[in-house]
Amino acid sequence: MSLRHALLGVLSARPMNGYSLARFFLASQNWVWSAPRSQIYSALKSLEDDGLIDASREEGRNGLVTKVYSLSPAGQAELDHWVSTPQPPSPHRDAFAVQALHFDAIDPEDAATVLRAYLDDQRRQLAEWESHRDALASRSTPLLKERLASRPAGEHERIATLKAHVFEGQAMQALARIAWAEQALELVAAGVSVATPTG
Amino acid sequence: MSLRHALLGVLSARPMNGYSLARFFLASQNWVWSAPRSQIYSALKSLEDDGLIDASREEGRNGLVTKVYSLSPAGQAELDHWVSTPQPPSPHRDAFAVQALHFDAIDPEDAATVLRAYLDDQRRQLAEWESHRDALASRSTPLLKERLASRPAGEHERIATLKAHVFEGQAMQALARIAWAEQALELVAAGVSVATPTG
DNA sequence: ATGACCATGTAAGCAGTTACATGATTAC
DNA sequence: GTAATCATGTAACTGCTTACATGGTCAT
Repeated sequence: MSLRHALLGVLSARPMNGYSLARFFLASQNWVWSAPRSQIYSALKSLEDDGLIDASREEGRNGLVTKVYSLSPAGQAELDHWVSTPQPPSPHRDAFAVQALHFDAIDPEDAATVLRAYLDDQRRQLAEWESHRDALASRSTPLLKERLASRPAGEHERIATLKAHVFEGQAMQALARIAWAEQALELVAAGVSVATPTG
Repeated sequence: MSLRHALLGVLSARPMNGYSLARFFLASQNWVWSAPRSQIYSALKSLEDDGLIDASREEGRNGLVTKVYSLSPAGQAELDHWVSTPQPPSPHRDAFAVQALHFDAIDPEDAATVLRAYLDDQRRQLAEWESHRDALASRSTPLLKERLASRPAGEHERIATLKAHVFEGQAMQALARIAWAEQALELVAAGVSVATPTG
């Protein structure tokens, strides 16, 4: 159900077409929810059917006609209500942990290779999250600028701080995973008989 | 695709029926992958069709007939291969972060309520993961005992250490989320006009 | 004219959720 | 007898993935 609310959330900053929305959700981006374009378009249709967003055909900067969606009052109410309601914890699924649970059963060098690939991924993610955090803190992202434009100046600092802190949280989790993987690299190497020197 | 490998992983310790396997995957358990029973049963059927596990009708301790699955050589090979292969990072989806991104737009007391519920969940999870970590480190879980029984004694310490470390990693991530949520609680309260003293 | 990007979708299939159906055993 | 646990499934549905289809604009 969260894709719907994530879409409402982006639209609460400004009206947007499906393609632009999809950029926020493209896999391997520095965003907290990912989804392919096909899913965005059908979710938008269903949100429109439910009256949570309104569609209007407008021309983009090229005279090209696109479908622009904006949050309806009902959509804003639904978003606010959802954000204000504690959600039950979502089921836990950590594919990498499943893999790691069996590192004892394979060649330690293979385990090290898997761990190093994981470390690369996590370090890349960390960099993206830190950079997004900094961009929000300095209010330099286009979406945040548009959002702040409709809020009193006195609230700007608080809003930017809270939003930046969400990505600080993502970064903190990435740091925990990185620290863990570094320890794991030492552990998988620990029990290995030393290779015969070949060079 | 990971449920299949998670099932192969559990079966690599010992043969088991679907109901027992499902206990490892029940939501809100201290396990790294969750799935409902219905999904376990159909996944087992498909694994059997693919020749990765073998089924045999055996009688349980009550003379009651159950279907016991065991890992086939092909299943063991598939598991080892999957564990040894770096997987592409799975798409990121953090529903709570979507919620947190909009804490600036709602009543700070509602945001605090949501954060406290999250903190409760994470602290409960942390306790479960720490206890599972300790149980593995002291080799007191039934499954680990059976697993160690088929491995040379000299490897026992390394195996237990590596498995315990996976849950240490889960605990580290929970700690990061808890630390983040505690900071967030301070931040949401920060910009609030002080309530009139009422007691 | 070729490739990159803008823009909107459909279709098929797999993964995951929720509810239902059935029946035996064990503990109180 | 009644509730909890053991045990195996089916059915309907929603969410997510992957591939395909179409056509316009912009820069080289």
